[in-house]
Amino acid sequence: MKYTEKLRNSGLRPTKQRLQICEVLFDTEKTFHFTINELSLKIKKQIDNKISLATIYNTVHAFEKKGYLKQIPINSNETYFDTNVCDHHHFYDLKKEKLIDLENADVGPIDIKRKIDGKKIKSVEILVKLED
Amino acid sequence: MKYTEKLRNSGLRPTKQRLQICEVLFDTEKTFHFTINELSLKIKKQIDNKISLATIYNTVHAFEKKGYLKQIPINSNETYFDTNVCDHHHFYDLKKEKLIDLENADVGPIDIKRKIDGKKIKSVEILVKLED
DNA sequence: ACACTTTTTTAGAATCATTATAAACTACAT
DNA sequence: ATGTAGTTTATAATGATTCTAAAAAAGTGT
Repeated sequence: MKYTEKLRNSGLRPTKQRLQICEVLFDTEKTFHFTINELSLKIKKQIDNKISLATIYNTVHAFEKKGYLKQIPINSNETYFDTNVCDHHHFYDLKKEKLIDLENADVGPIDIKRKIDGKKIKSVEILVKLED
Repeated sequence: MKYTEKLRNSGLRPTKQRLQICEVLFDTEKTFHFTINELSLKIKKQIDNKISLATIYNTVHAFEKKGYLKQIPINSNETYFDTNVCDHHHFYDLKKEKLIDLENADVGPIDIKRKIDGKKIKSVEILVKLED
């Protein structure tokens, strides 16, 4: 199996459910954004057996911790995740409530001049809100 | 009263509760970040009478709609607000779960090269996550 | 001041995403 | 094959937020 090694190397047992969730998340042409609810529906469509909601939550969080998924900082009652874990930014269409990827080339270099003692920058994320 | 006019001009009746919440939010040396829960505690400390939680929610949302408060896009189970409504960005200390303002001078100019047809940019917000 | 309309406040209930629980199940090392 | 540590699962619990509908307050005209 394609993802068995990847999971084992991360200290995650390659269970049937995790491998199936890997397929739904990573066997795609393009990366995509999702909420747990959306992912849950996608899984129902693509997989015969049922995977419980708790497992989907657990798995998504495990993958996020391992760096296979990223949370997108946005104010919404649902948490958004991204299968694109490269450094990149987002448009957020306020009307449609839709996220759009910004390629790195779409954003000029970002210069954070201030430093905080004893802390280092883990990530820099830009959210560009769009209106009509 | 200091805030009576401001409220009336926004089409909000200057009720006792709203005026008191204005005092807590805006009668301060510095701007600050808060969750509804934190604000609720702050109000309890500073004000004699009780203001119901529903009113705090209503008022904060009304103020946000009028542009007197800003929501901070961040992944948290609680929504964060900012009394600093000038364009600016944030550090987020992952360990302490604390937001820190970045002055505009702390960040070099941001160049968003991509355009989306029929949409205009409403805001550009940067979240810089900090780790140890 | 009074009557009337509209807005606001309020306590409590409802909602809904997420997390916790604890029992059944599975992967994997020995 | 057996043991054990890690997983899955259905369900319950949690907790932030929103809804509801009745009471209170604000605004308006008289």
